[in-house]
This record gives sequence, C-alpha cells and structure tokens, in this order.
Amino acid sequence: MSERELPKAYEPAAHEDAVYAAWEKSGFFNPDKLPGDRKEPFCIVLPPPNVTGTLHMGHAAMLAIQDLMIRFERMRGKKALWVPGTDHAAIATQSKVEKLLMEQGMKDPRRVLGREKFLDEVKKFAQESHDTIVGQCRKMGSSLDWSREAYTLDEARNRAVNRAFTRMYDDGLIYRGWRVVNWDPVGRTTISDDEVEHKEGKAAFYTFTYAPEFPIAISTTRPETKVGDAAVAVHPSDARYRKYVGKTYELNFAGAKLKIQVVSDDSVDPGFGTGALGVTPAHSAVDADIAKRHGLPTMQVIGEDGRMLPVAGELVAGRTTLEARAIVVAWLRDRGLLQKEEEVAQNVSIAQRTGAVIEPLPKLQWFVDVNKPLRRGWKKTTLKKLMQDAVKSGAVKIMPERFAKTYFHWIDNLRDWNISRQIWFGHRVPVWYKGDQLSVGESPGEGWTQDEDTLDTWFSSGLWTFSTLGWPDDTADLRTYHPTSVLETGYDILFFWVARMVLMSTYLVNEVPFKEVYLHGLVRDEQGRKMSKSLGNVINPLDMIAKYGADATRLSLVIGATPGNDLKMSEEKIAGFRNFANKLWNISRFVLTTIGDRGPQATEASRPAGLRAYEPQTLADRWILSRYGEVSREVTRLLDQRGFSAAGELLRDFTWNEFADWYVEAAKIQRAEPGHAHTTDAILMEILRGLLALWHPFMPFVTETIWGMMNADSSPYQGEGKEGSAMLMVQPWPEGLRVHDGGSEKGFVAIQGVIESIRKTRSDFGVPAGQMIPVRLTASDVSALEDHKELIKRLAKADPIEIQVSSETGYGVHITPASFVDKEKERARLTKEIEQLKGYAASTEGKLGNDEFVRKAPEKVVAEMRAKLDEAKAKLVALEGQLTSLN
RNA sequence: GGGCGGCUAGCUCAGUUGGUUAGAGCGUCACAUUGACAUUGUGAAGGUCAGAGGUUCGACUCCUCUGCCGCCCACCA
Repeated sequence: MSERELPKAYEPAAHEDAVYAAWEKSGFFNPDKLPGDRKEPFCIVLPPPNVTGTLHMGHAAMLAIQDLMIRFERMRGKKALWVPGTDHAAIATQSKVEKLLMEQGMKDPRRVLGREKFLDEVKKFAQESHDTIVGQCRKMGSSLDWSREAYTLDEARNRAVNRAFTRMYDDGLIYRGWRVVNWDPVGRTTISDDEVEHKEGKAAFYTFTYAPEFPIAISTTRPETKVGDAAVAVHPSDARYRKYVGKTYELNFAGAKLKIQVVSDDSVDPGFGTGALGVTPAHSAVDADIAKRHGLPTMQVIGEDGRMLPVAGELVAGRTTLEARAIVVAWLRDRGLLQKEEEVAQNVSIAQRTGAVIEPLPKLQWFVDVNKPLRRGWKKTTLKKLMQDAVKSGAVKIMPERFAKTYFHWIDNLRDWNISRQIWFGHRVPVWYKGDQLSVGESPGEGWTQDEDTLDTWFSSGLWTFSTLGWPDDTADLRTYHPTSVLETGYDILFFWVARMVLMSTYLVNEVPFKEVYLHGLVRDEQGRKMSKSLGNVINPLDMIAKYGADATRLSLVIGATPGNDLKMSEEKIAGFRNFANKLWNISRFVLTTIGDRGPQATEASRPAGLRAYEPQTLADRWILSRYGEVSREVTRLLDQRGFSAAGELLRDFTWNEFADWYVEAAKIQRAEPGHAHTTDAILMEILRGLLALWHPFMPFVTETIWGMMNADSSPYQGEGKEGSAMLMVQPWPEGLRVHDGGSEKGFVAIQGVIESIRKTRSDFGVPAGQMIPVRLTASDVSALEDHKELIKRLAKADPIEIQVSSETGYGVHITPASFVDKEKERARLTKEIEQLKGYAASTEGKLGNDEFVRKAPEKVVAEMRAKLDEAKAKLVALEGQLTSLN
C-alpha cells in the first residue's frame, strides 16, 4: 500500500457515515443474522429517550457504554441484541408542545384544538423528535437492531399496556378511588409522588384561633385552606386539650360556616406549634388520613384551577389561593385572632415537568396497590415484597452496590401509585363505562364510553424489557432474551423506571427484567455544573462528533467515568482522545505503509484473534508478545466486570507507551536485519490487529476504518459486492496470546532501563555522558545487552556503547565516552539520589528488623522488600562510587 | 428530620479483599525532533491521601468523631 493513500491524520468525518452504512447493510446488528453458531444471548434494551427533543451528552454516554458492552459481547460470540426505542413521555411531551403552541400565540391549545387535533400536533412533534434521535444514535455508532425498534406508544406496546392493566385490575391490584392527590394546576393533571420535587423556601407561619369562642389555637402556613377544616386534632396524652376532646363547635371563619370537632389522634406531635392541628381533609394527605379515622366530612374548597370554590364563602370565592390567604390573614388580624406570625423554612412541592406549585386535591383516580397481599406460588407476597426480593436475592445486581440501599429505602416509603393522568397524550385507561357498569380491557361494544384519562408514562415504560420482546405473546425473542442481561441507565431514574420495571416484570412475567443494573452518573460541565440552556454550558454531542469524531467523543464519556459518579466533561478532554485516535491511526499507517509491500504473507501469517503461536526471535519480540497477552487478558477481565474506564486506560497505556513507543521503535531497527524482518513484521501486524479488535468496542469507527484498509481487497465498504463478515465488528475477540516460557522477555525490560538511563543522562547534561549506569542485571541480561547493542545505540542515540559489568557490585553498564559538562550539577543529582535511597534503605531495614512484621506479613511481601533493599544497597554503592570518582 | 456519596498533584480523577518509595490524563516548565504521528518524543517540578483519635507489625484503604461540599428521600401541620 502506498503512503499516498493514507492521509497523515485520521479524518473521522471522511469515514464515519460510510462505515455505519456498511454495518447496517451487513445486518449484523440483528443477532439472527450474525455469523457462526451462537448460543448464549446477551441483551440490552435501550432506555428509550423521550421524544421531547434532541439527545444530550447524557444520552451519548449511555449509548457509548451500551454499545461498548454489546460490541464486546458480540465479538465474544454471543447473540448480542440491543433493542432501540423511544418514549412518548406523556406529560413531558404534551407540555412541551403546549408551550410551543402558546409561544406561537395560541392561548389555550387544548381548548382551541380539541383532543384529536391537539394530539395530531403532539404526534407530529414526537415524530420529528424521534427522527432526530434515531439519526443521532447512528452518528454515535450505536449498533442497535433497528429491525426491532419500538415505541412506548405504538400498537404493540398498547396491547401490552392493556393486558397489564387488565391483569392487575382482575387481581385487585389496580383500583379506582377518591384520594387526596398531587394536582398540577398548570399541567391540569394529577401526578405521582415521585414526580413531585421539593424546593426549599420560606413561608409565613400563622398561629391563630378560628373564632373568639374557639378555645384552641392552631398553626398553619396555609390559612386559606382552613375554610375547609372539619376538626382540630390533638395528641391523646396532651393534658392541655383533653377537656375539649369530643366537643363540636359551630363557628364562622372568614365567611365560611365551619363545624369543628376536637378529636384526639396519635399522629399529632404535641411539641409542634400549639400542639393542635387544624384538619383540612380535602387539601392535605395527612389530614385526609386523620379524617378517615374519625369519620370526618371532606369539603373541597380549592378548585382545579387553583382558585377558591364558592363553598369557601363569599369572602374568598373565586380568588387564587395566594389572594385568599391575604384576605384570611387580614380577617384574622382585624378580629385580633392572629396570635403569631413567624417566618419558617418550608419545602414547597413543585411539579417536576411544569414547575407548578402542587395543590393537594381530592380526586377519583386509578391506583396500583403496592401493599395488597397476593399469592405467588406457595407464599403470600405483595408488589413491594416482589420488588425487594428481586434485589435481596441477588437476582438483580445493582452497580454500584450502594444504590441498593437507596432502592430499598424508596420501597419502604412507597405508597399506592397514582397511574391516571388527565392529559391526552398517552395510553388511554382501558376502562369502559355504560351507566353504572364498568368493563376493563377491550371495548365491550356499542354504547360504552372509554375513561377520559391516560396512564402515567412510567406504566408503559415499566413493561419495556418484555413489551419490546413481544409480550403478551409468547415469542421466541421473549424466551431467548428475557430476562435481559444488563440495564444501563442514569441513577436519577432508579425509582421512576428501574424499580417500576422490577415491579411489572416480576408480577406480570414472573421474571426479573434484567440481571444487572449499571448506573451511570450525570454528565456535567468542567466546573461540575449541570448542563443547561440557561447557563449556556451545554456541549452538544453532535458538535463534538463533527469536530473530533464519534470515537473521541465516546472515549471521553467512557474513560474516567465510574458507575454512579458524575462525569465532568470538557472539550479539551475530547480533543485529548482525538489525539489518541490519531495515534492509533498513525501506528497503523506505519505498519501498513512499511510492511504493506510484503502484506500478503504478513496478513496470512496472522489472524485477528486466537493468535497462533509465534517464534519470537528477539527480546523485544518476546517482551511485546508477553505484554500483549497480559494486557488482552486483563482488558477482557475488566470488561467482563464492567470496568470500562480501567480497561480503556490499560489499553491506551499499552498501545501508546509500550507498543508504539517501544516495540514499534525497536521494530524499525529489527526489521532492517534480514533474519528478523519477517517475524517482526508478522508481530507488528498481529498485535495491531489484536489492538484494533480490543479497541473496537470503544472506538468502532476508526478501528473498522483501519481494518478495512488492512484488508483492502475485501474491504466491506470500499469495494463492490464484498462480504460483510470480513468486518472487524464480527471478528472474534482476542483472548490473549500464550507465550513460551515467560521470564526471558524480562531482558528487554533491562534494555529499556539502560536506554532510559542514557536518555535521562542526556537530558540532564545535554551530551552523551560517560558514567556507570546502575541497572539490576542478571547474567543473561548482560548477554542480552551485548546482543542488543545496536538497538540500544539507536534508541538511546548513544554511540559508541560499551557494556561492562562492575567488579564491585556485579551490576551496571558503562557508556563511553565520559565527559560531563557540569560536575556540580551531577554532584547535586547524585547526592540527592543517594539521600533518597538511604532514607528508603533505612526505613526498609527498620521494617525488616521488626520480628513481628517478618512473622506476620505475607512471605511474598517480605521477600520482595528484601530483594528491593538489596538492589537499593547495590545501587547506593554504585552511586557513591560515582560520586567519589567525580571528585 | 432520615439516608447516601465526595474530600488523593494546579485541574479532572484511579487506587480491586490493609502490604515495597501513592498513580494516570490534562496543565506547567526544560530539552529534543528532516520519514508513522507537532494531534509528536524525552524528562522535571508538584501530594504530611480534609482533620483528630482508634485497631494493626503495617492504614489512602477498616472503626469512631469532627469539618466542609454535593445528592437523594421525607404527609411536622
């Protein structure tokens, strides 16, 4: 191959699209079409991105990590399936479209358009968003099986949702009931507890009595709700109020007629406020519980629009809650009923999607009962227990482990899950009404009307692992790939999604949804801030791909990232990995252009994986093959344990610091020697191929591109009608090379030591220096050095070279000629080194002199320390000799 | 209020059951560099591992406490 064909620098943009197109054309993203006889399945379902817009760096990280696993397992010979899909994201999408339409001047889109037309708008937006997302996944190089693409709101998933709902309803796990729920006045829907965020704020805390004749003072931050009070609750043991318990007071409060009963209830904290709690059954979940226990009536005084209802009394009716609050407080103040007004820190409940302040309201909603006893096999259990058992039993392994605790804690506090929403975009609740009759599932026929509500988006996402594989049908995919192997997602949706998938899967298909959960962190900017449009610190993955390539972008998201920890991202970091991709390119360029002429036999002599035995001829050969074997085994082990970052770092260090910096350099010299040329070339080719394979899951594009050039004749995307099976993506994973006796390659380490010492001397003094360079050598090392004089000369640029064994120590090499420019400098350096060495020797001798240490420490540690100490002492003697000879 | 995590070089972070003189990348500085690569090479400087106790022959690692920083959960009205 001529050099002209290969540009000096790797240009990602010139190759990536063609490579992806070739992968897709091959069909290998689909495990059914993979070559070879594959038995073991490996499956990941892509956490479906919301169709609310475009992908950000967090998505890119997710794609990079999952593609890494999928490609690794595919090369290892598994039936690797990665299922793509998108999420309709109900509220998020609907409110986004609503906002867009309002920005375009439409006042109340839902009212103006009506259900059908409004949904058309949402669907149009969702479709565009979907197309963008799919395009971005391709740009990232994701080897997703597009033939199995799913959407949480498509026909097949709707069947799954309806089936799930029906079964849970039939089993009594889904019920309809009046409850005080979280009402989002902006989104005009209820939301689940998990969709409520708490923001710290300050609030005025008022202490007052309802009326002059009422004997007990209460405290609240929301006086306007008190027009709906039914009772005052006190603790049973509270002596202050005992005499009032059981009495009922009829009174006028801020224009409302109230009938207040004094009740005693354990849930009241006598130490808080006045120790008496005004019970507002309609607008507080806690109060609703108390009211239920005492049979108190519920009166809703706030409407869905966040305004006071007529029953609240004419004083406040029609007003917003804030206006009403001011009116009530003024009313109290005028009458001298207000005893205290103080400022307290208080958490405000905010709707996650719309940012609206939550208004607790009583509503008729659908719920999943998580505490209802159910029978599963022989034993009684509950949905909560199913969720706990899945993780406790080890059937689902959470990484990092600490999140298991968070998971259990969430379940402990879990209450019934409100699954109905009053929005339009989503799966319609599959319940039909006709008069008093109710039917669940398919439409029973004429005259029935369907429930207006839609389901929480997480209800459909909860089915994702099996609904994508064909459930409720008993499909081959479901049997083969479920439970899925790994769920890789962000820790921020552990509750929303991960827990719900466990719930749905263990209940509906009696299997865990996945065996392993790998939680990645959030991608932040270089200062650790969340990326947000308002901060202007958003790094768009597509921009980075355009500028530095998909491979560099992927590496920057994988290396340096540990599970569960946030990752700081910066453009410099991506640029650094672009440099590495280029390094790999240039290593290949060297190998291909210099030995390309002898290409055929070199290629034939080696295979990409399952490396055959070699007859290494030099120390460098033995050393690099041995290191390559170690590294490839270690990388495999690390990837197996999901240590992506460590695996990547190890590979990078080996590729750059060992293969490129040492072996390639040595190879330049070796291959000039007739006897060594062929082996050297073969080894270069062999290891390069192995490295491309090992790197492929990390950097699929550049590795596939180089691979195609190495096999230009059969290049899958450069020629017509070529076989896809020649592609790197389906080559077997290099399992590591087994190398000869082991140990003899250490001679090369000695040579490296000598060369480094010479370089250092040159660096310190600017000229080749003559000095005894202390290197620990065995007799065979010395002969190795004799044999490799040429290599040392060339690599160290030291000439001439003469190797001597020091008579005093038995260690060392002598490089001539001797002439130092700066004796002072040398003296200082030697002195410093000697001092360090002495310090070390003293502390080590101290330890070795400690009987207890020697007795208790592992033998290996002691032996290593002894050896190291001996070496240090010898070096010390050598250095001291140098110092005296200097004077 | 409950829980979790972090604190290691100027910056970003590794450090796998406790075991030699604690590592990498980036940045800084010095030097080098006409053939794979300036998207380069060689080297240097830089850390009492947040602090204090404890366990141990030995602690970045285990235990206790303290201090900052961050996150999650929570129906104290």
